[in-house]
Amino acid sequence: MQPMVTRTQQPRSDTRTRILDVAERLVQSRGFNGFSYADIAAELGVSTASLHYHFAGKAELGRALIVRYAERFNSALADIDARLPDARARLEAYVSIYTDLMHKGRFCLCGMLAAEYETLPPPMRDAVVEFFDRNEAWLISVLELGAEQRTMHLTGSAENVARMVVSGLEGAMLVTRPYGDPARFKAAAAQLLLSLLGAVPIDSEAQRD
Amino acid sequence: MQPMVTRTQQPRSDTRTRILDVAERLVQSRGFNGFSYADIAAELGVSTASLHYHFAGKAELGRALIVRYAERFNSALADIDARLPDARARLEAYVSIYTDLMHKGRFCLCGMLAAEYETLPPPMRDAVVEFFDRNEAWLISVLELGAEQRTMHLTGSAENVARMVVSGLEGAMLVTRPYGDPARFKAAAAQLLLSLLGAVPIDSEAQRD
DNA sequence: GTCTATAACGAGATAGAC
DNA sequence: GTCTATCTCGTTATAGAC
Repeated sequence: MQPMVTRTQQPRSDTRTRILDVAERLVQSRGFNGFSYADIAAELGVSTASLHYHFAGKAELGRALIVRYAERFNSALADIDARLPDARARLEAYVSIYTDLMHKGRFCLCGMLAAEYETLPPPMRDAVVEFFDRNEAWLISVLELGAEQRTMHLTGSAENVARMVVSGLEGAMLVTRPYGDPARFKAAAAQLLLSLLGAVPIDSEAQRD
Repeated sequence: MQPMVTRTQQPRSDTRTRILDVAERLVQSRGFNGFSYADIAAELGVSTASLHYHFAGKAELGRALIVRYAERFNSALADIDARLPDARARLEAYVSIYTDLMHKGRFCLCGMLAAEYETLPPPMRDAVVEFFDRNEAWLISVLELGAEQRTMHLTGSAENVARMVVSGLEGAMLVTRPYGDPARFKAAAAQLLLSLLGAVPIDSEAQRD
């Protein structure tokens, strides 16, 4: 109910946003069933009742988490498309999204939720599937572009390779967790791209730097 | 403290075994943080106090689950080695272990626990790492054999390819869950082997049947 | 070995004051 | 918006009878 402002949206780093930030990190590291409202409240120095004001229940909070995460992810993909014309560069940028997560000791939010899928409140389930569908669709477009540009040598249909990219990255993150070593993930990601796409062509070395 | 018996071990399907069976299925489908002693007790028609007689606490039960699972897994691997001399056949048999799980609507026990790793009681953690180490070691031996037999064309070091096999399969299981479609997993597994190992050589078609 | 009873705690959630 | 207080329920665990 504030007077009209020219600002587009989002009232900056308000409580709601800080709740989402903490909750996101907790889901990524401990899973949706591995944290409680009390954990968030303690970290923010507020009461759990206050959390219920912003999010009616844990299910609503969970759904909001996925929606925001997917929005950011999609923005990142759009940004990649805008910045990088080369399909291989796009794919490498995609992989680095995951690499960055690993370095923060986190896990893909939706990868974690996929593991817990059976126990998720219904409102959260659809949002998880949507996330993976979107990832797959984007990857297919990149792979098809790469095949067209002749910088990628797909070892199967774009759809199958796309799914394998997602599976390989999510799986590498999963298996890397117990070892706590991001280098392990990076090696796995490199092996994945090498296997699925073939070696980079000699004449495409013409890159910046 | 029973009198000596000539039976090797294991007193058949006793209560302890039935507890493990139910708990295993629950962890695979709902995660270690997604079920309680009450769930097991209800399904077996016993009290939770009875469960505590067999397993002091949830942590001990969890550890016993992994140990038994790993034993079975290792037995299956030894069985594969004994039955199949061909490296590629061994790898296909390995993949079918995972495929069978998917068809039962389950997940790799240790894959699930890897996701929940941060919240696992310490006694369980080492056992999870051990499981993955063993998988990797077995796969390396198979891949090296395949390279020797010239039926596999590795796209990287045996170690990297082995890790990618584990990651790819675990990840494919993970991403398949929300879709509830085992066919999706099978396609992913086929794509993975094709990419990592290259097409099967013409002259190795000489197989039984 | 299994039970009933209960303790002790933590979870999600709500009412109502401020 | 945030608080305190409280409720209800589920979870792990234990004591002690049978």
